[in-house]
Amino acid sequence: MLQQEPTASRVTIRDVAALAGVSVGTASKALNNRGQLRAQTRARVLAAAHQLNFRPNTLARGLTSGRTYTVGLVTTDSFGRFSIPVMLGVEDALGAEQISVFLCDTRDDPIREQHHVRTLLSRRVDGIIVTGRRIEPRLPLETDLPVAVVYAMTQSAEPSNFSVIPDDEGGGALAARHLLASGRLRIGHITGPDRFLATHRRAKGMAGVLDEAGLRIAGGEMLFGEWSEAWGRQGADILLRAQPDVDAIFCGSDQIARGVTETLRERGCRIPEDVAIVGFDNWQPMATGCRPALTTVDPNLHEVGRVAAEQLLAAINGEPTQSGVHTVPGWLVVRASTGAASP
Amino acid sequence: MLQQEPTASRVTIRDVAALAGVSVGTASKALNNRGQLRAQTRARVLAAAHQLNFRPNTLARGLTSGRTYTVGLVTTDSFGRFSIPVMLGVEDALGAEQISVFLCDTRDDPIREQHHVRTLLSRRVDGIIVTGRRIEPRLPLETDLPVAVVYAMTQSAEPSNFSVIPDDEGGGALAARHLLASGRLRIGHITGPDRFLATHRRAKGMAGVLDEAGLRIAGGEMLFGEWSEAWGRQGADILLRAQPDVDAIFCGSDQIARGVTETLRERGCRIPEDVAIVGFDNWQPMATGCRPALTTVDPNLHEVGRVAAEQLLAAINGEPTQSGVHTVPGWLVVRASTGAASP
DNA sequence: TTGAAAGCGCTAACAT
DNA sequence: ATGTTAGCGCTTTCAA
Repeated sequence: MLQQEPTASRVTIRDVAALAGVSVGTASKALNNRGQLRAQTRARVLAAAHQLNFRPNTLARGLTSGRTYTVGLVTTDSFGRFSIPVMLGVEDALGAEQISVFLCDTRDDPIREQHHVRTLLSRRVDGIIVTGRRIEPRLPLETDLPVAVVYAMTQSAEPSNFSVIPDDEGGGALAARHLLASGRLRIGHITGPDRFLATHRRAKGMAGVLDEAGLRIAGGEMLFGEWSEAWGRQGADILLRAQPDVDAIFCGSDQIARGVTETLRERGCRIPEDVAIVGFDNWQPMATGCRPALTTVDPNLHEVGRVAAEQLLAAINGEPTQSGVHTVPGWLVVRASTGAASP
Repeated sequence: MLQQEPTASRVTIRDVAALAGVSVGTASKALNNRGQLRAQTRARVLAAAHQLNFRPNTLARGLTSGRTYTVGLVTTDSFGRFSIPVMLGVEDALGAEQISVFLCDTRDDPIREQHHVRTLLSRRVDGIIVTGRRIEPRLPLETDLPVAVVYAMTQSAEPSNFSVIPDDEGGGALAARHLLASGRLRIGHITGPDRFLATHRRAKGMAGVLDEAGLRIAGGEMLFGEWSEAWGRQGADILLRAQPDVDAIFCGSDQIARGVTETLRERGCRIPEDVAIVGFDNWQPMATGCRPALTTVDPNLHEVGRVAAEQLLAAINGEPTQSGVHTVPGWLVVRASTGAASP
């Protein structure tokens, strides 16, 4: 057993001051590098603090300063696949500022959300980040909240709020351009449900590129379905029937792409020789488990979280606050399903 | 716009007391349901608080009470696939007690971990939960910490600490018994790396059941490899070569099972008619995307988190504190890959 | 039944 | 350069 001060955390600045033989005020200045102190005094205080294993009580500090250096992260996604990269981005941006994050999972329940927000206010967080798993506009938190609020991977229906979402349209365009660049001319689209905003934006991005190139969608229409492998398999059947000579398929998600791939392989299509496939999400286990490994659009969710957090920090620091919806561009991860060397 | 007190959160108990025409002390008693007050006075205070949209400052409260009703959640898993269900379980248990959770992601870096622990101590958390993605014993947090600490989905190398991990051995046994019960006699095992504790425990659970039944492992030996689909495919090839008449395969993870399934299908094996498959993890998208849907062991990580949090609460409340490693039993999710009706 | 006062740990303005 | 004091928002004796 190491010799340590057992009640380490109950040590107060008074103990430190006493040990150093100075007043509490002096100790405070020494510890915070403020005021005019003799270097020797400062050193004595620091030594005492170290010896006692002193940890300043952040609560007490927050009481006076009015700032707590905490923010609340309210997620409707139960820390799912989409909110996690966002959270990591948030943590990156906030960690550098010594800000701690309160986790609040609403499980999509407005009552729980309300409750969490109240709790966060009681804890005097400096700001709140709201995250979700869809980009559909959502009701904002109560208005007139006495703290800064930003939305990430979801958007507030209130335009004066600041929201950050991935650039789905741009992602769709990236995918389409990549397929064109690799010489494909009969490109189909198998994607998620009609009712999702993301679905339409991705489709729109793709359609814009095809239009510019003077091409029409393979199979005659975009195929809307579900975010599942099963739909991917089924969609591929439909598309192959409508246009057997299709030479590329842009899929609305990696899961769909996975299903599409399976059906193609079973039908004897070679990927990417006969048909190239692009997915969306860059969901690692899905994309790399695929045979061949899947080229896919990475929506850069980490950056979505980072940008949101940066904006929150700006607001907290009283800088002029932006509003509206900010989109973060994604990038294309090229793998074997479009002909690159398999990584 | 709703008429609301704009500076809602800056309202202090003094404002409430003033509006109600009582002293601060009286207001405090009324708000906390303590002391002897006339019902009417109490009501007046509550009304004032409501009117002003008063939110008690938890920091100030914590200063006096010594408790903050916060705990730190230190994860080495970057909120990954394994720590998330654990976190949800933790949240369930703590949320009921009005405890808020600080999220700390260490990214497997001891320096970051150290830093986070210091910060948590400064914030005077009531306790700390350490989570991970492997059950391998790990170095405990510094000893002599002035707060309660429990480990979940990871275990402390220090036996006097309290750790909660899933029952991998029991899970392996569940899988094997299920296969035996459905009449399989030539059962193989394709699993993860040799160096993982979980790998060996799962294998041991299976081996125990086979022994009892007087059976030997199909293919002559358990096949250790990686936690990937690619290994699953490869492992299936190896196993089929060693024992072509294998009639069941227990896989160390759902990803492996997925790869195994693909190879079997390509080789013309029918699942489950010719070969039954059981996975491990119950990773929904993997298990249900599989064809046929995968029977798998659910390690009940949610419960792992819940139990850890309950124990932490007990320790915080000064109840006698347990030590040692606690295992949480999993359960079998039966799907089509072992012959049940596909869900 | 209510009010006044002290104190939680720390910071900051003022005094020495 | 250092000490003293007041106060952050709240709870909790102790008096009245």
